[in-house]
Amino acid sequence: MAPGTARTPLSSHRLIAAAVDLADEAGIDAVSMRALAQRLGVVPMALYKHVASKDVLLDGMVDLVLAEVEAPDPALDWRAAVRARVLGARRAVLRHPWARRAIESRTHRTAVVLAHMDAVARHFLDGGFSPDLTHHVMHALGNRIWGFSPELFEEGPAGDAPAPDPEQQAAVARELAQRFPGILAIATAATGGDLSSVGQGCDEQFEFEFALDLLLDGAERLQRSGWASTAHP
Amino acid sequence: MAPGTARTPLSSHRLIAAAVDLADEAGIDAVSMRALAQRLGVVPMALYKHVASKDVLLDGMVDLVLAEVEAPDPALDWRAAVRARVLGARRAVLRHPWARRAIESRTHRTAVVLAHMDAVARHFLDGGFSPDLTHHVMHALGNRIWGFSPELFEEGPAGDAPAPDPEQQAAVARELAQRFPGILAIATAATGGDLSSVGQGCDEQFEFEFALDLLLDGAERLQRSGWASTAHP
DNA sequence: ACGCTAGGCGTACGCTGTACACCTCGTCAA
DNA sequence: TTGACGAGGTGTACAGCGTACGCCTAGCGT
Repeated sequence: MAPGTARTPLSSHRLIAAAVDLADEAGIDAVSMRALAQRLGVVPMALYKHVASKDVLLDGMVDLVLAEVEAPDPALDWRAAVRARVLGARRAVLRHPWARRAIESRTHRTAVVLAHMDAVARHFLDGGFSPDLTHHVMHALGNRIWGFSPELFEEGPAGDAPAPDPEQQAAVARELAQRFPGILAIATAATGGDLSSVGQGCDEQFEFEFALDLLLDGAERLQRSGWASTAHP
Repeated sequence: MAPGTARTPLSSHRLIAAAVDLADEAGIDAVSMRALAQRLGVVPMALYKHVASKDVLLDGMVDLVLAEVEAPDPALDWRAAVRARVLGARRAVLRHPWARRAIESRTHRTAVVLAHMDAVARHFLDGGFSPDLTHHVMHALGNRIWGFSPELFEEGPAGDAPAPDPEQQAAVARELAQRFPGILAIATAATGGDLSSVGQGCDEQFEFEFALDLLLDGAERLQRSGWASTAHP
């Protein structure tokens, strides 16, 4: 840097924000201490004056994403509130596609993470759920409280040739039909019977809300029936 | 190696089995190509004559774990069959604690992986579920078909000092009560009101079966009511 | 005026996956 | 019997990673 041009000083916050930008642009794998330092016009080791390790950097990135989720209207009943908060988290996570993997990889629970979990738990408690039932229901929701579902059919970068060869594709379909008829059936169901677009994936948003509602339905039913854990202390 | 002592030749299978052993003993992070090669008395690059990359090695490891799950009695009805198969997968995964992370990290679906998914799907289809409903229910189950739940409260290596200081612990509890009352409530519910063992985690097996049954209940209800996706093509 | 310290710099270490060239066997055809 | 060939083990090397450690300098408080 040329002398005389004072550089905006680094800070933990600026650093984390830059990391989020970098991840948004180039994916989470592109976020290395070296790459991040270069983007900030600084030597790699300079970063360590502001974050203790890459792990806490990632913690900070997750916090920043979670800070984007807006709180639901307090007038909503428990079910609408949970739904709103979770779908809000989903919107935030979808804005940062790397966030899913980042959240899953975190081992420490930061205050921001705890705050989100706490908020969800309180929706249930305020709605009349027992702490016990709330606990189990939170477990049942699992990662879904962050707005994403455990990815079952996730595709890779999806950058392959889309339809390399109809002949070959037919062969794949035949093989699939013979060896995995169940998968074929549900895959074609997803595409309305169109065999040619089987690998296309499905409406993730629909699947997410379907599963979320299924779980909330079940929770509601248990709560109404005065569920209490029996086999469990 | 001393001359004259013929070494059992490497093979893709032997290699994968050794990797599984290594992961069982030392964790998945200890499975590096170098460490694996050393364990086999061979130079790292020798492994690449039998596996194309570390990724396909991991695929193979997952396949080997999945090969351990036993098929359920064909006489069972759909619900018992799904339950049995999933809990069978769970037993296999629990025998290899690294398998959870390994499965989540896989991006390719091997034949063995597809076979498991296919088997689960067929339980539903054979039970009278429409392909459509089966599809959504499979999504709702998500990673749970592998026998583990999306980890919400997972603890780290749990090797820290168990109770460093009662005074300090009380401070933590006070802080928790103020900032995250919801979490405190459900955490104490899990331990029967025992504040001192809050960080201890809970009965994972119970939580897993609770969530599984919640989902299967919901699925059953939808199937009985002749559910068909409406808003969805 | 002086020393302290926050913060940026440079070097270096040990680790990772793996590309590439080589070398050495066992097998099989001529 | 010989000669080619391919499977499989070896060695070296590269680029990248996180980060420990020491130095150096500008700004600030006393």
